Amino acid sequence: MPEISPTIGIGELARRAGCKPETVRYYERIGLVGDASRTEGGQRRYGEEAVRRLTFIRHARDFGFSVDAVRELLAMSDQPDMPCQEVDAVAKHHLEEVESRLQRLSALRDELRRMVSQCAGGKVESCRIIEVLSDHQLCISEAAHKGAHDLG
Amino acid sequence: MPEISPTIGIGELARRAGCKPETVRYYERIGLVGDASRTEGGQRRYGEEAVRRLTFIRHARDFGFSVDAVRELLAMSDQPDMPCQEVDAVAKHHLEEVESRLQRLSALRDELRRMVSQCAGGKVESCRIIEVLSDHQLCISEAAHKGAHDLG
DNA sequence: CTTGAACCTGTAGTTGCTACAGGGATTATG
DNA sequence: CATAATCCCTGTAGCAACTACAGGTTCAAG
Repeated sequence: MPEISPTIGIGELARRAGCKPETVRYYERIGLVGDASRTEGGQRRYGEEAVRRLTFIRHARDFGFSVDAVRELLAMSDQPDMPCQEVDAVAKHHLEEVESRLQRLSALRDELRRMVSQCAGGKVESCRIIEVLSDHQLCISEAAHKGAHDLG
Repeated sequence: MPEISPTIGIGELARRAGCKPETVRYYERIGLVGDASRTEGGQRRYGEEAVRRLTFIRHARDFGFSVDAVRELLAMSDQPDMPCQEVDAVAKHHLEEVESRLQRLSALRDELRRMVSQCAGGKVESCRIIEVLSDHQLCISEAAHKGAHDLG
């Protein structure tokens, strides 16, 4: 598979992968993508392979993988003969994190909903939102709404 | 209500509000909390009001409000006679953000689950995780798993 | 050959803290 | 009163993961 000579500039690469030129240069600086070939004038030129790699990176980032995790995934995908247990492990670990974030976030949503529904347009003085946020006993994701008003 | 003279140090204040002294000094620097009174030796001393304010800030932050949003909330709570429409608006806006984050996150979770379940221990070559992340068509939260391999 | 868009490097800013280094203040104990 | 153990001070630099300039160069089209 003869890689045709790199012809697209950093702007188009970025556009096709869904990010900005600055981001590409940043990824180059931190070594997520290799150094691009350059024109005589010193401008970067890329081929399709770069588009694929950058797209991979952007998707992984959109999926919430950290740059370090992406680095691992890239290293693994560069070795196609490796069994994919490690890939799986990275994804599983990430899945766990996502699930715990989801739990906390939905607890937060419930609390915010209750706040909003209880703020019926009175004065700030008696605003439940302010009150809840001021509450000393409040502890997010547990006991957030049980026995809130039996103190003081 | 006579505010008794400020007696606690920054460490205890931080502990009681659930953060670190550095964070308190940071909040002072960015103007979220006012300048504390000082001992002759120059150490900060706080009273109960500071504990309440800092607790409020910490809770709001834990709830995911940005520092700017907290600033708004504080400004509003400092004016108890104001109708709480604006407080409500800030909370509602935040609720919307949380709900959209939740949606994206749960789409992500579904995708990760599918990834993980489809990676049955083959080689990286044929790993669905890598494949999905490389997929040009992939668009998070829609069409994430249809028609993946038709690009040269 | 000229224009204008795209590109270059390097540095600094963003958010919300956290972690030092290298001192001084306060407090508890002997 | 001396001393040790904490606490606290300022100032700076670091973290993630970019983003946004400034001030200059190159490229592609007309």
